[in-house]
Amino acid sequence: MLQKSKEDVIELLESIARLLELKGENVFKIRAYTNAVRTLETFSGDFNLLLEEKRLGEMGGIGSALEDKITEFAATGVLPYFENLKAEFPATLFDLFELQGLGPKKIKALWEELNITTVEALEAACKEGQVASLKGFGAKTAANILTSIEARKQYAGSFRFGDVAAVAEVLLEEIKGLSGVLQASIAGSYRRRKEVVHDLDFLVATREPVAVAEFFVTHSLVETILAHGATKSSVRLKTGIQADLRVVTPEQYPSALNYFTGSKEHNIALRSRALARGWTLNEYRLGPDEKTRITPEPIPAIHTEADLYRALELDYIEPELREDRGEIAAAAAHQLPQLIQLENLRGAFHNHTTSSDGRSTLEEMAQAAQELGLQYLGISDHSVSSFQAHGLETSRLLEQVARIAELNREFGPEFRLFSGVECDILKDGSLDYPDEVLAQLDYVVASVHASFSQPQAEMTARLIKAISNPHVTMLGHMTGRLLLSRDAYALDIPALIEAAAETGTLIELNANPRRLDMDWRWWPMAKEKGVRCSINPDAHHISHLQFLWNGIGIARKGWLTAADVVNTLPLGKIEAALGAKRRKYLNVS
DNA sequence: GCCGTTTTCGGCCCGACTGTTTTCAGTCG
Repeated sequence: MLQKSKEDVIELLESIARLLELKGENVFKIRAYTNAVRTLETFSGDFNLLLEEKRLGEMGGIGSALEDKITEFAATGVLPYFENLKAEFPATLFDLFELQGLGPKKIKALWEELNITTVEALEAACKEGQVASLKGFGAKTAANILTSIEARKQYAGSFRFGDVAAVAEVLLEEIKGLSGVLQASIAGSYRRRKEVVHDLDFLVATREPVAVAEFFVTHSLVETILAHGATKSSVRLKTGIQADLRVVTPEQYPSALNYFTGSKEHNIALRSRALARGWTLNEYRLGPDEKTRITPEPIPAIHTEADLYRALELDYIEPELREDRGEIAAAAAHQLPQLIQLENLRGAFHNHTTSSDGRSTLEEMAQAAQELGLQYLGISDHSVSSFQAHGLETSRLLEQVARIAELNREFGPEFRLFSGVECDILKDGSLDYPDEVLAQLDYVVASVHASFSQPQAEMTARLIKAISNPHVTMLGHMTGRLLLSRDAYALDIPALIEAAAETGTLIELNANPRRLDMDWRWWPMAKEKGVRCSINPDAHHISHLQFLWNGIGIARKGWLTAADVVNTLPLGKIEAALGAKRRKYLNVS
């Protein structure tokens, strides 16, 4: 029986890497630890089995030394090498890494020369002038550290994609409108559609770099200028997020766009492919590698990102997939999925009205859905136990069913409302209405809204019991997380995916920008098991139907195609999909 | 610490910006 999980091992290796940085160890030794973390993160098989069969060393990036350390740690729960390393440094020293501009060398100097171990002590030392007089530091450095400390207090440094998208797109459009701007994009994790971003990376192709940079740093959305150079400028926007501008020539743009979109791991993999062909790839060009010891292949002309991938004998890889999670191998084998697009969606199922805690009426929601071009909308107000959200007692629920039937007679064949409910999964896994009530609905979304703190085994059993009910069409916001504010509850997600596959239950991709749950990292596993997805806005207002756009980005990150997502089905076919589980278990038509 | 189609030693992705220097170290992405 293992004492430690894969996640524990990853945390251990990350801690060791940081400690080695502080120690001033060989950077490549440090990189070996972070590479091993990467390998483990992307490994989706049985970690316990891997250890038992002593096959850890077969994975790329894990050699005999790391295999020994991981095996010892997992088996005994403790690694003396790590404990000794940790004892060399005060624990609070790690907080200093969160400050912009401080790395291992400076932190080490602050600790050894001034005995600074906390952010508070550092702030005091900066103000008293001790930091400025340190060798290698100066007045400017001390001032910058104080600025970083302020920024850390004010902004946690993380932003939900949905919270920054509007400002980001406005700024991008203005930059695109400047004379002399030939191409412009927001690269980085924003382009990869990560659920949380730390900065915005604007990239511009132009022959007039000075004017573009000047426009950028003096924009009215800018709070402070952090850097202003010939090709790179950095600002903090008034919303708190840092925005970087890189200016390149049109010739450099494809390589730069690719480079700054990342992810870093994806880039390293591409660079290796270039090196293997006798080329070097950087943010400016694909060029000959001066140090190569092989005969370089001729270098094709690069006009677009797609050209770049083609040169490396890869199919074009969509930005959302560039996370080094198998996309390179799939592109080499021509096996990348045709990712779902917003236009593929025909309807959505998790939506609230003023009957429970929504702010738009049933009629308003129906009208908004039609204006968006959707063919159907599912209404799923809260169930009776969600008292705080005015959950519907059976009588009010059945009144809504009747009203929806009435509206459907008015709509004609082009549009339809479906009657559903967001049914609370109670503490013991039972549902909030008896089966004979659920049977009168077109579909049921089952979700957890209370008792979040159950132990993992209990919570997992609770959810599996709920989705085993034949009337439960889909599982809503599986983990209950709220990005940047509430952690997911303890849950064995692979077990849930397995149970959803067995019972024929859909899993929701909740597209509310605060949720984006189930997380994109799990969708490839769900897809492999044959679980289908429903992308739902969890709308509480007509404007929230726009959240579907967020959901599409996450679905694409999860490698999902239109066929994997049930609400791409048109009217006439979606009805059968909603009823499939009941037909399987209840023998009803 | 990892890795190997000239290697079991000697590489490991690499360029920009800042600040402190007077030619470069540290940090960042």
